[in-house]
Amino acid sequence: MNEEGQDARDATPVRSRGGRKRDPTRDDDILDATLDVLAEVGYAGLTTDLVAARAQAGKATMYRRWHTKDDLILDAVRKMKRDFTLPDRLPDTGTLRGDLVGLIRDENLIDGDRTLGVMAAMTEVVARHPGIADTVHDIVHCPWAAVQEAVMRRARDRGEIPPSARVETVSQVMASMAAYRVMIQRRVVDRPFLEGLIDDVILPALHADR
Amino acid sequence: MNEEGQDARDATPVRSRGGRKRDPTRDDDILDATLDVLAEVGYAGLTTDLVAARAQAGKATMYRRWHTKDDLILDAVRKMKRDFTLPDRLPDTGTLRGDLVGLIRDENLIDGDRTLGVMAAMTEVVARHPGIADTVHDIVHCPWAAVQEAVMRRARDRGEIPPSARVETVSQVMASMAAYRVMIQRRVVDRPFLEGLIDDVILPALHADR
DNA sequence: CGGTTCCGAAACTGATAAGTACCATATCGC
DNA sequence: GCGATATGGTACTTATCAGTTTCGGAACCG
Repeated sequence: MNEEGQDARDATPVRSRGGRKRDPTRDDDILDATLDVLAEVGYAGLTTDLVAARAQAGKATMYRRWHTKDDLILDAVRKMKRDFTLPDRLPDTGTLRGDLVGLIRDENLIDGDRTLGVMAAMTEVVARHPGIADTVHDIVHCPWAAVQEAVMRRARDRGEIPPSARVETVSQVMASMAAYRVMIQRRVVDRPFLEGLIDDVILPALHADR
Repeated sequence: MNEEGQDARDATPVRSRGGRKRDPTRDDDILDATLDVLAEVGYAGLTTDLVAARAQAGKATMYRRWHTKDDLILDAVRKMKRDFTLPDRLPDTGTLRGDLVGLIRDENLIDGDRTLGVMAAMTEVVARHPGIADTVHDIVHCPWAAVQEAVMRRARDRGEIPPSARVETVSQVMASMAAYRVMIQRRVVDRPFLEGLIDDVILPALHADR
């Protein structure tokens, strides 16, 4: 697991004396521009000049905050991750299906051009930097599998599904297939797809009595 | 679907007259070297000099056959695809589990450093060239899902699984989760993993009576 | 004010790598 | 043999781009 909220952005360094203050709003502008460019031309196509132009920022302004291009991109990915929030509290509808459907929130669907593009670019990042793969896996995949496993385990405890259900394995299905769908198939991850997964694969697999 | 056997390799051009013949064995040597380099340093790290050195070939020899670096790489990927063969005939063991397990062949496991590396590099290629994603999907994913769907459908016809089983959806599970596992999680796709998938997800999902 | 640090913009530097040109040599058809 | 085209090797050209520097100006602090 990865520490929450860490980023590669330089904290304002040792201020010997006064001087113009760093404009904190430029940080977000630059990160947003980075995500835009990432979605449009991908990781390989992204250049610092492109980002600077998009953000109407000087490159010095960027390099004052992030020492390398990769620092910038990783921070941008972390920023985007904050939009993919998990529910602060697990849904508790009384039925497993209700809980699983309740986990799907509009913010987490991947059906816009930009989100789709950024996710595709993330595939490149992951492929290029194996170390990053772990981070992305930790911040995107693991939490999802974890909450699903939680609601499944609860359903097993209250007897809704048999004790033989392989919760540990089945809880990986949705995150895996959603990732595959967006990264390789490049198709949207919308409500019908996810609910179809729940009804046609996950619930039948868990309900099977062996 | 993609036409079988097409490649970007230049056919020997208009032979006005005699001259030394092109050595066809260099084609495979160079493609093999390309896959080696791809597995070791990935798509972004691959340079034509690296490939030439590995193949003990001159760059002119390479560029005489492939006009661009991407042509070469795409051809190498196509060559590798030929190793991932499907069984020429569907297994028919009498049980669904037997058939599914019978589809797993040693050549299709992804548990070597080289295969793992090439698959990771393919992720980069796919991310960079969306058009290629379709090709990879067509030649790798679709055939697998298709043969699985075939054996599942047969099991449904003979009453081994209920008619309500969502064969179309479940047949995608194995290919998706295997691809996700190797590309994102970078873990081996070996027999225990695939059989676990069959026993813990696929068969329970298909056997569930609804 | 004045020193300091910021800002956007643009020019510059240095490294990397695709693709080409050329070499000496080898092998083909005639 | 002879011309044509192949081979591995190397040097070259050219473009791109990360990262640095410079510049005119703006904002902060005392």
